[in-house]
Amino acid sequence: MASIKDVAAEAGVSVATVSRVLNDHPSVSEDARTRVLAAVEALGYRPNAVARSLRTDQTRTLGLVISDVLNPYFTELARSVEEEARALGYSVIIGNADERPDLQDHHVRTLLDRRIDGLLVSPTDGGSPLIVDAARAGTPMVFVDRWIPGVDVPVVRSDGRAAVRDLVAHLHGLGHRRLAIIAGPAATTTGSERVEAFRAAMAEYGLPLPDAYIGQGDFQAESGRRVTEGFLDLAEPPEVVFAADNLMALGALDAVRARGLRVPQDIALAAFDDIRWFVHTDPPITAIAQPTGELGRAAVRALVDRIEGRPPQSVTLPARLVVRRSCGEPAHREPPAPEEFPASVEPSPAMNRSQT
Amino acid sequence: MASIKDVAAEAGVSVATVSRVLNDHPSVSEDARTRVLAAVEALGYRPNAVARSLRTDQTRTLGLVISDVLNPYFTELARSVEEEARALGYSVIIGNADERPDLQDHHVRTLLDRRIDGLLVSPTDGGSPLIVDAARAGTPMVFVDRWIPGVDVPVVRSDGRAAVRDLVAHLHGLGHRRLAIIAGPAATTTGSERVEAFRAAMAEYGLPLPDAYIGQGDFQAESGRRVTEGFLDLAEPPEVVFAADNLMALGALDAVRARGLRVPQDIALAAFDDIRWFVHTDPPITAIAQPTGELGRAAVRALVDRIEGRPPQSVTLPARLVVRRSCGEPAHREPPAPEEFPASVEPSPAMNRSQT
DNA sequence: CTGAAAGCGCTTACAG
DNA sequence: CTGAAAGCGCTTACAG
Repeated sequence: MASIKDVAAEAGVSVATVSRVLNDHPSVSEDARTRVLAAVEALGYRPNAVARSLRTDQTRTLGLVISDVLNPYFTELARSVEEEARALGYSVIIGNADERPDLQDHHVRTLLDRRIDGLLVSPTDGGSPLIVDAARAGTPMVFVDRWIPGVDVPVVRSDGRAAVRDLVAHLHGLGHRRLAIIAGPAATTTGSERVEAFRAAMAEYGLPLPDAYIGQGDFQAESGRRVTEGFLDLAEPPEVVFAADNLMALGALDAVRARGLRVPQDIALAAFDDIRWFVHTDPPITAIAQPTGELGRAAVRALVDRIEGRPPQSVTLPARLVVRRSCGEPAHREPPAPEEFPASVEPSPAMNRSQT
Repeated sequence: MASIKDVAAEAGVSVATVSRVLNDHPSVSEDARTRVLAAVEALGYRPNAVARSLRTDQTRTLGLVISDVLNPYFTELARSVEEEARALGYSVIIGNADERPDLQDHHVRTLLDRRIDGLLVSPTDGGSPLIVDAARAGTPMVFVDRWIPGVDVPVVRSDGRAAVRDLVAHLHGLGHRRLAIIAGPAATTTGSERVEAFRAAMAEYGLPLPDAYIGQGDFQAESGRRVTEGFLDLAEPPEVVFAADNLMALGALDAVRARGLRVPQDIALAAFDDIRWFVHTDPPITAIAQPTGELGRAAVRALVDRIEGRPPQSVTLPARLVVRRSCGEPAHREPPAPEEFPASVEPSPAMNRSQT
């Protein structure tokens, strides 16, 4: 592959001049510029980004470590992150932790070794020392969706409390009293926050939340299935199962179906995180939708601000309830989806108490 | 951040010795090794991968350019690629083309600039000159899923012909005669192959395939919706719509639902590519499943073979039909999913003519 | 076994 | 405006 030396030779100038032309340095004669550009063209020259990075100490690359690429929520997040990063002149390298702290650390380490300019992370657990150390050591970092408390790192996330309260109100209004939740790992912020929001809302409506109705999942489908089976085996099974993410809702659906039961007649179902397929499942699933695309973009902006020396900002965006039929609501026509939300459904106005 | 010089100073040896210890070079005294390792530990030293790459001319990184990350098929492919690459000591950088040739080229260029060791690509179109040139110039490359004809690059893909024939047999057996297809872009191999396989199977069963029953989609949901609306507007609408990928099937479902029609009573639906949610849609959707994970792994193995100087091999794996209820088949119990396939359904034995 | 030195492909003060 | 030179952080023949 042609190097800058080859271009210099071809153009009859020094490598310094070639470099200047390539970097749009003002002090280059028109003549030199033309010859360099011609040489670049002739040789099909492309600057070696590795060499440039070594010299400039910047890679124009962001690392994104997410907990599970197969989760459509994170896939969409990753996509919006890449989009915004590209718009700002950065590439992104994605590391998929698969909800495993060891894999997460592997990716963080690899990314750090590659000297990425900044790191976007949605931690699988509550306190990877590697991540905490990197942040303390000055690696530009921003948490998205999930975060680690006690570290001075901006957080870009969505607040689901109002939406969870709306959900409980909706369920209560439909006459449901025994509500259960499939929680995410307590070590993750989203895992514990969603249970807490649910517990608070239940209390508000004077509904009990016995321990037996709090199942411990890990955000993966299989755990949703297992926990749901446990619920169904109870002497007094819940009337509603609320899954703290869409994959556990999938598992719950599997479990309900395996027993030959029906949603919502036999048991109602709701999920945190909305996905396009929820409109076409049997029945369409009531869910809490996050402004995923906006979260990804805001996270990139915060990180790039930090990298480029501007003060980064934490951002919290509201999630909102999207009512469908899986809890017993009658079917209704749905308007087309606004771009931001994956599902093509609006909540009834009264339900949507979300605000910034 | 500590550099190799700092480690050398701390350990009281030369940087050459530090490098040898780090690279497990045999000729290092036990004493030197211990001191270097202690220094590495003390300083929290991590080798700079950028510098190492510049020097060794290898990045231990693979590029993967896929047509659409939001398509669960590609998400799963990406995941298996990363997994196998990691097992072989490589990282992977994913570029999402979003079915846009210009974006695809952007990512290919960026990846090449970063001097990745090899490129895995599923081309959005039939002949990006950039990709063809890179292959000719000697960049180790392997095509996955889709490929560009006329270039000497190994192809790892799945052959859906037998499965498509099984599908047509299934539909014919259910009494359907007017079958339509939502095709992918003719410029992609999967786009044209699936139509051709469908056309051939239809001919085998003596069924006509009028032009009006071949809708042109682009593998995205919106095109599935649009084409399906066209079908429904026909004086004689088809009895079955076969979508050439899962996203267009989603769009088709949207269109059918918007008209207040039902699947399969009013119109039957089948899809190429199987996803987990197809088990829970209303109704469960008959689909053709690819061995996605195995494709990703085989592609990585082929690419790494090529990179490391071994002869790479093209691989073709069979897809298989998974019968559900969206075409009129009666419901039936389904066994749990084998790991390789996302959907938890086996085809009836008679249907599955796939072989290697 | 060990170190001095060259060199990977760039960028950027510095001097002219 | 231009070029010679230093240097980013490594690896690796070469000599000892």
